[in-house]
Amino acid sequence: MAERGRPRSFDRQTALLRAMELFWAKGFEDSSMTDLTQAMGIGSPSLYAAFGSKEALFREAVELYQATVGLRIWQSLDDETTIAGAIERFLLATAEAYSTPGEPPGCLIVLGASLSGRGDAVVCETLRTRRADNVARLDQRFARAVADGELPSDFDHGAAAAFYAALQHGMSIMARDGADAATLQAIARTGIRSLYALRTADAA
Amino acid sequence: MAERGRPRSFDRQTALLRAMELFWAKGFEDSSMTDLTQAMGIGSPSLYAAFGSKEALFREAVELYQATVGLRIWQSLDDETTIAGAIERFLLATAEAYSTPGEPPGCLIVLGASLSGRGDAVVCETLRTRRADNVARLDQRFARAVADGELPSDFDHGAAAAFYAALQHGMSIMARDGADAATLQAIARTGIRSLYALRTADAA
DNA sequence: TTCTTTCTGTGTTGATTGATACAGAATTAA
DNA sequence: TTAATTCTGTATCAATCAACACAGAAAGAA
Repeated sequence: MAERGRPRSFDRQTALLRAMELFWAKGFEDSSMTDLTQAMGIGSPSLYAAFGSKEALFREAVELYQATVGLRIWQSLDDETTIAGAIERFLLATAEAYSTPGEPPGCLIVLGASLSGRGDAVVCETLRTRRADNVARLDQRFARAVADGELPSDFDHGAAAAFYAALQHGMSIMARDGADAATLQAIARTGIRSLYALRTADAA
Repeated sequence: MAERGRPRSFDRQTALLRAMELFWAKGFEDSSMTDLTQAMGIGSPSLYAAFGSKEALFREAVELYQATVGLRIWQSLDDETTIAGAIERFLLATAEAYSTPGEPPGCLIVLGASLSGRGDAVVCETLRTRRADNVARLDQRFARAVADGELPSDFDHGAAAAFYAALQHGMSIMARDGADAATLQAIARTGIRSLYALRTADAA
């Protein structure tokens, strides 16, 4: 504990929350230092002293997002005992999280930085790694369902994971383009019904 | 025809093609005027004289993309007589276009500008409108299949259109994140098999 | 040739970006 | 009090951005 010196005049966690909301709404590149300091209610020297840099602040914001919004989406995946229940809750939680009133539409992990990878390399790689982790999490869940005997042994869990990851990523774009909650739910329910075709049919 | 005055020293269509490739690879915001003039082989006054502005150049590049790459993806949708054939060719053409060697991975319409909508408003709206057009095109194709008796009269063509649009958008992100051609094809084939569940099952 | 028109290359403009220098303010330790 | 430490506010830094001014070059028209 640093008790010496002038105490900080703002709450670090609250400022981080405001930064997360701004990054979520506008993305890393489009959130200027002016935007950030205004949203956080502090001067830029205070921001640098408390968080290090704009990039480090973004990484902390992403961690906060994962620990809060991300948890709402992903925790049910492993909790549900059946693969059908897991995918159902995963997709419906996604639809709900991407259209929550008062929150920016879509996902910070997908929309939070330029997908061209040319902006800040560290920022782009941070999000890309998170997305890859999510694909891996889906893959493990499908593999578990195969091991549990819920799905045939020749089930292509890698393809299913990529499929549902792509669907979720696309839902972010649809949400950001203005799709309402009902549309996102319709996409989710369509994705749920797809699973019934996947676990019975052979590869085309 | 303007025959008077000093003739242009570069081919306008070739320069536009180079600009399209750059925008496709790096997006609007991350393609600086320096990048553009180097890729196009001209000075910035020549660029402004020939295309008006960076934004106008981008809009022309998007039109060129739609007329070439977009055509490869979308023309089969209406040409195929069955809805199964149409969706199959649509998704497989998407997978192929998004992983063509020598071309940037993913789609210019999805990845070409900040999805936060805060960069250049006109540019973001241009792409958003194109994406909305694509959703409408899918919707019309599914509605046609209902009218043809291929799908039940209570089939939710709007949900199906949103579902496949989201899937295609997500494929762009997967491609940009490094997914190879085989993975994109696996996603496409999974999407094709989904259709078999959708045209028989009732809403959940 | 001479005039008019249009394009090209160099150089620059004002605005905005992320990041800091500096001095003063606020706290604890001695 | 006095010294040491840490934060805050102003003011500014160099770099980069898109866009353009200007003069010279290259063509047709007369």
